[in-house]
Amino acid sequence: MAAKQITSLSPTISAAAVQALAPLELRLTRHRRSVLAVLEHSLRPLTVDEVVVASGVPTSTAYRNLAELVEAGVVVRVTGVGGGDRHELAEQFSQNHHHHLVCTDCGMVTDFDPSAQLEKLIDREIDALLATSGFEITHHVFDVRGRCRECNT
Amino acid sequence: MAAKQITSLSPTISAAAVQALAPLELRLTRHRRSVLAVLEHSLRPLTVDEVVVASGVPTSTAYRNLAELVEAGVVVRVTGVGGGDRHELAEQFSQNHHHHLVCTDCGMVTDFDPSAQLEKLIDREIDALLATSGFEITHHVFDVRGRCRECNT
DNA sequence: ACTCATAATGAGAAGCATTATCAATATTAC
DNA sequence: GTAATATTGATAATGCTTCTCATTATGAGT
Repeated sequence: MAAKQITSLSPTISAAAVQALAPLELRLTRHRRSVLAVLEHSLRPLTVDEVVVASGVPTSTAYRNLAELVEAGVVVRVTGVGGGDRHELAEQFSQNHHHHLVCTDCGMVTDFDPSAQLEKLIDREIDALLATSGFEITHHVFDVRGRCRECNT
Repeated sequence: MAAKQITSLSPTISAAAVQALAPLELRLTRHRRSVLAVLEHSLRPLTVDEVVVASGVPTSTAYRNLAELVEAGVVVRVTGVGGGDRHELAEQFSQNHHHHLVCTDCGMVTDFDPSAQLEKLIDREIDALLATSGFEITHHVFDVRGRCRECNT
């Protein structure tokens, strides 16, 4: 009997995940595969509950797996607006740098692509911060917030 | 006996807060004053607990007042990294547009000023989004994340 | 294939930040 | 001063997240 898996995990991401999990002595199990598959095919960051529903993975396992995948750097947590944190594939795995459009009313998060010009300037700004702040900077977050079409009626 | 108030709320912010609270039929009470005073004098967004400790306002009242002040647009919630949301005066009241440097390890958030050039480009990017997304955009968030000096040892 | 060591699972318990409740108190308008 | 309304604050309730631990699955070595 074939596994009832609607979405499948791409071989590229699968291989990369195995590499990232190995140092932590974590395996790419069936559940972790399902979680990643769901995230791979989503156009926006998902809450834990959305992942649970879409993947069929039990809640406690989903929480644990998501935390481990974040630890391994395969997944990143996106802090939204209420209703719990959201998760998406890390950019190095999804191969697409983007930013978030957040509805402050319903909490919905959608992705959008930044302009190359903006990205270049952001990089320069970050270089300046590196020099002055003493921070070891890992990444940046550029979110645009407002009310989505539905909440705007 | 004088009130044991270490910090005081500036008349400007006080008047503006009264204006913002009025439409909601909320008054600028002693507690709400203390909360705002604490936020006014902070160099970074504060967690509810930090506000409670610094202001002496009871926890339940602090939660309620903070929510009301956010509703009134006097305070904004800054979603950080664990340890609960943080709060700071809305920019129109603090008169100083800034962004956040977030430590992903300890959750500490500090403010930094953006370059004028970056801001100009961000505004242009937002104009483009307005046209295509159907969102009513209210503001943007540009956070830089990494590990602070202390956590980096 | 068998066995052992270790990782993973999952249902429920526990933890903790936040929100709701509601009787008591303070404030404002008249 | 009195009535109407807003505010307070201790506590209960909620809900997301993490922890626990007995059970199950996996992989290595023989």
